[in-house]
Amino acid sequence: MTVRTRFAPSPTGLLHIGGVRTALFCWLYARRHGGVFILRVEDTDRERSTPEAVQVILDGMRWLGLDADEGPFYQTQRYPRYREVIREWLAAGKAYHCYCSKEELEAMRNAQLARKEKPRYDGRCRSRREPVAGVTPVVRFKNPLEGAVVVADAVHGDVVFQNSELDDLIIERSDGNPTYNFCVVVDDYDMKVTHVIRGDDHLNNTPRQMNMLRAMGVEPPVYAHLPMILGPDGTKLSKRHGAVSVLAYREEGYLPEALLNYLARLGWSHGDQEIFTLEEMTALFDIADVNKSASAINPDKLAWINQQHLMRLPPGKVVPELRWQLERLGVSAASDSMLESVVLAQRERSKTLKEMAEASRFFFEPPKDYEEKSARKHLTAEAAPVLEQSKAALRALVDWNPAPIHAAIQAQAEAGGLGLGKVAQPIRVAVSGGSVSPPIDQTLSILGRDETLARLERAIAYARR
RNA sequence: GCUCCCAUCGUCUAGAGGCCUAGGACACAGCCCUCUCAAGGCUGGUACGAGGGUUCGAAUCCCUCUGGGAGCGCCA
Repeated sequence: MTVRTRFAPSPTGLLHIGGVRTALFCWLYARRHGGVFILRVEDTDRERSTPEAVQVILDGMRWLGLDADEGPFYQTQRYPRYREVIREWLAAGKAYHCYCSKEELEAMRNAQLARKEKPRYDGRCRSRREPVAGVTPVVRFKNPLEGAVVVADAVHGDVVFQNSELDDLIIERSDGNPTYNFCVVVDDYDMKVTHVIRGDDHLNNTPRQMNMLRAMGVEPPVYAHLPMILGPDGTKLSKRHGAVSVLAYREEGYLPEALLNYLARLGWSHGDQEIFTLEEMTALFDIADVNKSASAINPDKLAWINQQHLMRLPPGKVVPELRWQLERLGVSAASDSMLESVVLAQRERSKTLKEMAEASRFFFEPPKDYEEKSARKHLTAEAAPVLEQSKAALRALVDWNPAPIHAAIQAQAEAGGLGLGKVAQPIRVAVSGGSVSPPIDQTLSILGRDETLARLERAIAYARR
């Protein structure tokens, strides 16, 4: 039997990190077993679902490379099917009309709470024969009254629920629309889902869904309930920390590979390994290695993983993202080959592509002004002759490459009886505007001879002013 | 309130009764390397929530407590 998993977000908010981790595990599991990954949009809440939110989900999934084999399916387009099942259940006595008013339900709930009981519907309409005039009923599922449901969860093990704890849930509202738990059941059934991998918060819904699946005449799929992801402070994800659209991570300069790697390591592990390519994760992923406890996001570690990927990926792979970041800074991009050199020079000193772009501006446009502290220290009257001589030596170079550039600067230092830093730092400030850049030979090599000489000229004038 | 889930360094985790005076990673501190910043290398501190069992032996199994979380909607 081929494995079929599904990711079923509801487009009522943002596709955030928690959702992405769920999607990733579904995707990995399907890929690992040569199965099918389904995307299903659960938009039955017509009040809160928006087309924009749907688009964010689609864009996010695309950016991450979590491609679906089937879908996206939309629940709102499946209403005829849901009605059909409800009619069948009504006819078969698996469901019934309930005419209780909201006030009546409210009173029931309050009474139960007062008795320190769990609030739940008492099934009083189960035996009602006649419609109540003037009331449009809802439809409720007849949950078994006795016995227990065992959820054989792939991460938690067996979890037992007594049917006496469950009640007859509403499957069709009085406005005729089906409800979430019911739609999920019909969809998972129709789409032949074999593995339901979703957040922990659904564990309590599972026995109801299993009862309904059995009412449809099938044995439920395998369930795997993933632990929650928390904010850095260990509390629930909120807008203030982490609960932002995945696309915000792109803007912050994270690679999809890195974000996915980081998310996979939240709740899943493979020995001591920290860095995984997507291929490695696909080959190694197993639900048996998923742990049960919630975990907090650690932005520092995400940044570290991002840099590890920046350093390992072929530079050509990161060029498009760097170009995108530079464009966001209003810097018009250069050739791919130059950008590749920039990636190579900058990647071990950049946690994110955003940082890399900011630190690389000077390669594409002269510094507007020198960083004050650096200029005061390195663009001094004493430095002027050093810059002057360096400029002459560089102008005379036949081969404009890191090795000869390095040799020329080294020679300047020795001739003046100076440390390399006394020569390199003024040059660095002259070309980059600040005191931090990749090694000076690499920097000048990328910048090009003409641009280097022009910037030295300007800096010499500044030092002598 | 009721039901269910969870519990190893600050954080992410390894650990399926002896390999654990608890390993790795991020972060932090120090040192090395060094033209800046990094990257890299080395060193260091910090954890099995508490109490009871079971066992020759428990981070690992059982119970209780404590602490955290989820669900209990004509939301998903």
